[in-house]
Amino acid sequence: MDMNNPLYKNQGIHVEVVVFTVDEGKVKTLLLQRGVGPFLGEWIVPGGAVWNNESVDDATVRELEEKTGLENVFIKQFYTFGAVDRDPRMRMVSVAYLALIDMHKVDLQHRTLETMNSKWCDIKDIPHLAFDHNKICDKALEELQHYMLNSNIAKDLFYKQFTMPELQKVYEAILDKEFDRRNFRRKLLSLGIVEKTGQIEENSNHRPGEYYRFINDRYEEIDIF
Amino acid sequence: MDMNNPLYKNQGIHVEVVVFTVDEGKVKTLLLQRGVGPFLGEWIVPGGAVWNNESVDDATVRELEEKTGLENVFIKQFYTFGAVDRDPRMRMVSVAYLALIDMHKVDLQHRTLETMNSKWCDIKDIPHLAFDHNKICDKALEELQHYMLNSNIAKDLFYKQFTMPELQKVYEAILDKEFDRRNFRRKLLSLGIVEKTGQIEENSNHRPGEYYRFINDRYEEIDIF
DNA sequence: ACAAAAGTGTTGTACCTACACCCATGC
DNA sequence: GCATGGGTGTAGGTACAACACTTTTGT
Repeated sequence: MDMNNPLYKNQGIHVEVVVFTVDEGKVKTLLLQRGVGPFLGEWIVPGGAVWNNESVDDATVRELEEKTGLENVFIKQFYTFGAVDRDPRMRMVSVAYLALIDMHKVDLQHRTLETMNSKWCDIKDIPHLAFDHNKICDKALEELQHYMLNSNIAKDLFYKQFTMPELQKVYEAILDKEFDRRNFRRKLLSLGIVEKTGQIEENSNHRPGEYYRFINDRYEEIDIF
Repeated sequence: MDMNNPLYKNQGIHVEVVVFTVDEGKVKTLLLQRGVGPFLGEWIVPGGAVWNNESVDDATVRELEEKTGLENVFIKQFYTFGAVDRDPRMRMVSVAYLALIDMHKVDLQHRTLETMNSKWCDIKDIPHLAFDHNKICDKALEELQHYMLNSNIAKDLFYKQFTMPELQKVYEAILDKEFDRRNFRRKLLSLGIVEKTGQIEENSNHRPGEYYRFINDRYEEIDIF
């Protein structure tokens, strides 16, 4: 391998994180507005360059913290984008990750030297994004749906506890599909992935729901539906 | 983004392909012996540098052809490896792909400037490999098992047609699990992914089996088990 | 009392599992 | 005929889907 061969010189590695949340029955993703060129002022998903002294996973955690203030978030690598001209500055691959979080963990006032505004954007209304970030978002949603069916990835969507109807709305929003209340409850309980906390919902104008939590705090693969 | 920042200068992009086959009930993977340093003489999976004038997908197809002679093979990207010191030459990420083929498509006499011998190695006897290729192999097998459950990826394992018992042995080998003959047949037929060719096995020393083929020649996701 | 939404129970159906039995070939 | 393994049918059980009913709160 000739390290100076122009065929494979000047290559760069980026990471991108598609951050999802569910807000009032709608799936939203976190977008940032670029504060530098190229594509100044256009919207992107959080991300940035991988440093030589950190793994790609670690770079993703660092970039997420830098660009959004998010910490201790579960991230899942889902695809690597490697088209030739996807970045005008140089040959660049982007290793893409996704995360699913409680929207209140994000401070939308967070600013950096490279970004201006932040916003949650309904996945059905995503504008034109810089680079190939529209492709990245589309693929991320597709993968998120798989993870919802085959893992406990929803665990990070709630601060602590939630009611069964709340959990169901999250599944319905992300999978774009409705479930029968009674069968949904039975399914999740029989799988042993959620348990009662013993507490009861307050301030509802109807019968309050019982609170649940995910039993396993770690990510695990398990067939839900 | 400062293009000369030493924090993210001199990065490289590789692709690796874990090629699987099934031979007499055993899952095997294609290994090559390095003909150049570093790790001269050690075993690796096929792969190499991504050129700046080709996408990562295209690079994988090209490398597979160069290193093994394989053409027209379905490849599936499954993970990107990005630890800091995984390549002693420079900071390198490897986008990893897997393929599942008929073993007779490979000419083990194929040689290149960078490789010496080729061999099919039982996945239960994989030796120490150079770089982090053991990790890549392990993850590839794990992913292959998922694809066997959720897609028609097995379609490329046979030249053209196969009997139901032959197909079953492939599933059993890869998933390391046994199936009931009658239920297996019923399942694959009811899913509509295989069909009779009308031809019958010859030269068997028992009742000959009927030949089948995959209906869809393209990769498709479908729940098998 | 009524509305709204949470929680529990039941029943039919479809699918999967575990079998018994028959068929076609070589020796 | 016998051994070997391929092809077909059927009964029992499990799990899911589609329901009706009851409970708890606010107004």
